[in-house]
Amino acid sequence: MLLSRACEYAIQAVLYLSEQNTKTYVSIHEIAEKNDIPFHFLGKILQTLTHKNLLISSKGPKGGVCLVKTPEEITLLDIVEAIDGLEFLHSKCIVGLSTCKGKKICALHDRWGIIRKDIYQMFAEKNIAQLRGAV
Amino acid sequence: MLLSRACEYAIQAVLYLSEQNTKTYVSIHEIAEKNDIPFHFLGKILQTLTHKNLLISSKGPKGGVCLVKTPEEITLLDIVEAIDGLEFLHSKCIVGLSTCKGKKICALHDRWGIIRKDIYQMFAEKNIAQLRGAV
DNA sequence: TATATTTCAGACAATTTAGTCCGAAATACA
DNA sequence: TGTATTTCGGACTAAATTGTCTGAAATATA
Repeated sequence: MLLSRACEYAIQAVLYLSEQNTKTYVSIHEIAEKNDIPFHFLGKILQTLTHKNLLISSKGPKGGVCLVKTPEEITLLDIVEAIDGLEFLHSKCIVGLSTCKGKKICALHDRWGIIRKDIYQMFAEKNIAQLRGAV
Repeated sequence: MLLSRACEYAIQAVLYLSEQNTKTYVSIHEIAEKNDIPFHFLGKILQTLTHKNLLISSKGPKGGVCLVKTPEEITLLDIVEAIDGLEFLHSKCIVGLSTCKGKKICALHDRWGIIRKDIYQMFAEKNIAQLRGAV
């Protein structure tokens, strides 16, 4: 798959957060349960998102996580970058040919480059509000 | 990455085979060495390709593998299908949303569908001769 | 202050992918 | 026929990803 499982979960979690009252923290337990994501695994993933300053977290009763920015301001690329990184969108040869560089690029290179750019733009242009369907 | 390591190796091996004299078997050892692929791992991969009737193999001295079809007749899709399968090109939701189906598809779905089709066609339309640069 | 709740942090287990090893079977050829 | 060479097949190890467990730290509230 294009995105790791962890990255899919991260996007689902942020999407869920964007659908809740933004004034209060939402517990990781609730997010995990409502989205059918393993609780402890999600804990780790959201920890990463807080470290990357996409979320704020609070411990204790009434604690949980909430979004730092509005759903409109968070692109899918932000989340993909935070969890998977963007290496898979770099210009490596898609079939791993060591000879594929400079003037000797392979027959797929340019075409794959266009598709790769399409994927990048898809993630960069879509924000969480759009994914939610609230435009 | 889009393709598994094994799939990349398979494509590189078939490409190398297409560049050799097609009348004789080429040893897996030679293919591995010239393409910097782990020998035993490549053995397993090419075994799969012979099972899927993309290669013929022969044991013993002067043994090895050779292509069943001409380079023009072998598409990259043939190899990808044999090694990785085509599941990753199916129409699952790219962010794993369980709600993404029927009339409630997510905001990425159609766009990703177009890209997925592009990827499919890229593999389906390019054959090994073209990848070799011999057109 | 005491307690229950929640995230944090690190160690651990399970699964998948990647890669290795070895012996058996087949084959070319002396 | 005997031997060296090569693929075949299965068991094994290594590394990455996915998922689990436990206990510490922080915090709301009684």
